[in-house]
Amino acid sequence: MDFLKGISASYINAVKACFQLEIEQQDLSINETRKDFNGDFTFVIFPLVKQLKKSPLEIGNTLGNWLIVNEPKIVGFETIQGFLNVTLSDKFWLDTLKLITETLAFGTQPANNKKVLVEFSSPNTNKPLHLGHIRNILLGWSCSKILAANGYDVIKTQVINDRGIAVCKSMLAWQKFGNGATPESTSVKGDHFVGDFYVRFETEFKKEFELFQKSPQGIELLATQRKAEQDVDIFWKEYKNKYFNEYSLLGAEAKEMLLKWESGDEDTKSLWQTMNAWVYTGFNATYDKLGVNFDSLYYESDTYLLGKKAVEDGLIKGVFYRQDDGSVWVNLEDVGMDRKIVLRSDGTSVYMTQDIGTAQQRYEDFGVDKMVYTVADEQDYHFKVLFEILKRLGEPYAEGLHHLSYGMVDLPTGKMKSREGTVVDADDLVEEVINEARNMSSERGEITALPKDEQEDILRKIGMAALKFFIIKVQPKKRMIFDPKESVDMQGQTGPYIQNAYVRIQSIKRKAGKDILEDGWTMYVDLEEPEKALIKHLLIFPNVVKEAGEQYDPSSIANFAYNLAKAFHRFYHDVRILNAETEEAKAFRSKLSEEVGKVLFTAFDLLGIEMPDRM
RNA sequence: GGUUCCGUAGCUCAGCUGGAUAGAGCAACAGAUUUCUAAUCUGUGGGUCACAGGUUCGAAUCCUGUCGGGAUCACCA
Repeated sequence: MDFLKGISASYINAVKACFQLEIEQQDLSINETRKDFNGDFTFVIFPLVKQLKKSPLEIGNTLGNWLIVNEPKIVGFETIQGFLNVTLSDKFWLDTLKLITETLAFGTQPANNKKVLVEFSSPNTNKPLHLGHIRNILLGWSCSKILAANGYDVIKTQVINDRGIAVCKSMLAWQKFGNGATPESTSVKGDHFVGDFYVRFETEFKKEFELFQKSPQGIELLATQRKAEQDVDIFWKEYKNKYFNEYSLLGAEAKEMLLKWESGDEDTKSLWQTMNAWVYTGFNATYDKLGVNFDSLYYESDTYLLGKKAVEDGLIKGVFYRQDDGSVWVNLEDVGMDRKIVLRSDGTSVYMTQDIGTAQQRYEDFGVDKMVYTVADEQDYHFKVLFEILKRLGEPYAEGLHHLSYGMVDLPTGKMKSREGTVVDADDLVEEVINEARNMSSERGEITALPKDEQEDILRKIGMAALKFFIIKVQPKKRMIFDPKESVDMQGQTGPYIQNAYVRIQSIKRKAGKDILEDGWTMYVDLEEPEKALIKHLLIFPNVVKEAGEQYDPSSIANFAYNLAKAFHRFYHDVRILNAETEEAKAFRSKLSEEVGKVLFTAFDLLGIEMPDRM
């Protein structure tokens, strides 16, 4: 199904026939011919120059002449410097388009009988989702889709961090200041409701801490503990954690609540369940708006004790070692990492232990070949260590582990900081982009005749496309700057621009009716440049999907979709489709448009973006 | 400090398994519609691809170093 391979094969044959030289597929380079030269594809012949000791021009012309005579699909060539530009026949383009139309689910691969588990989102239950989560969720979701398109059986999952001191903080704040309020009684979305109590805790704690700083005890502490030259504010900032653990009343209460939770205290558990249920209702509403879902869920409250058995096994295998104080470690210095603790001296586990156990649990649950973790790049080192440990433990899936690492999202004003209230809330953002779509749409009036709910559905699709495309078009590993103003742009390199290409195609399909000859297009001759350009784009789609899967990189699909849409808009502008010069041209262009529409739809689906039929 | 990622136009980003004169979008300016959706198209201006070496016929792309920015280096998660 690799169309480019056919062309490459011709070249390989030519080299063999003309120069008795065997070259491999991988060491020949074929590119699309740059637009300022004649031709469709370009072979670079410099690599042959050295071996053959002939001039590039001579080699190019020899190969070109051979190709014209022996390869019917090649009808012209031109050698410029070390480049052989070949022109392909109309028949080649028509055949290519025919093959594309006949290929079921063009661009995707058949099932490969391999299972991959993709983890993404994985929020904490003490705060609502924000912009950072959105990048994570879009990447994870898109990656799942892309892997599925590459033949994998994909299981989408997340581990919900539903326990720990942070969760206890919001519980405690609700207990102390909530007066029995609920999301229902206040009409506040559940996750925001709970998040507000987390913030309330932090506010109260801050007050308490400030009072402490002014108390005799605090003054003495500052006098005795502060290092010379140290800024007073910085001293307290650094002391905050210690204060929380050793002096704070609120801190003590929160910690006590955590202990109660861990010992299974019924009242605590019941409050915890109630509040988490509120959060999940809120999260699910956000997931719905983002158009994502999960096949399985892991809760940290179930997994946080996992991994201890793995540590036992690892000790026996010699992967880990026990220190005199009883703590267990792994030494990874031989591969350039350091020593990491996997079990504390009191026998409790750390994050790493939990992750080892969870990985094993997932393998037991699903028997996967691969696992993808969508987690921000601040945890690069953690995953390097985790994967190395799992490898040493001899886990069967160890070679299939991948950390889908992505850079943080910054605002034009700098980093998002919850303390400074600059965190962009996911729900607010979604609402904002849809409102912007509404504004843009009202200026145009294209959809005003539709029923209200249909209009809303379209506006939702347009707004979400703007937001999602803006985020997903950036390579995951790159840190990105999120400018809210730009994210709602709907012109140029944006989601709505691509949707617009699709919508134009749907409009043509509606108007075309049935008077188009079904196979008339195969008789079309003398293809126009924009038509060839479209077929060229279509034909690389399967490679783009494959590559995106191998690289875990949705941004390449986003760029492809943009380029295809751009080529279509150009085509649409340059040639008449339904009013074409001939019936053959009309049939051909309709067919071509339809295929472009299908590919745009598929590409956007792989990105988790919906297409409207009108806009 | 060690490790690691990033640095391309005023701004946001492509291009990175080495190939021709480094591309888009935004912003600015000038145009295009009696005709399939103008959320479109065409054009103009805008570059020391952070810097310096190296490898190569050829480097934004690979290697080394320097500078700048981020992350990370807990018996935290």
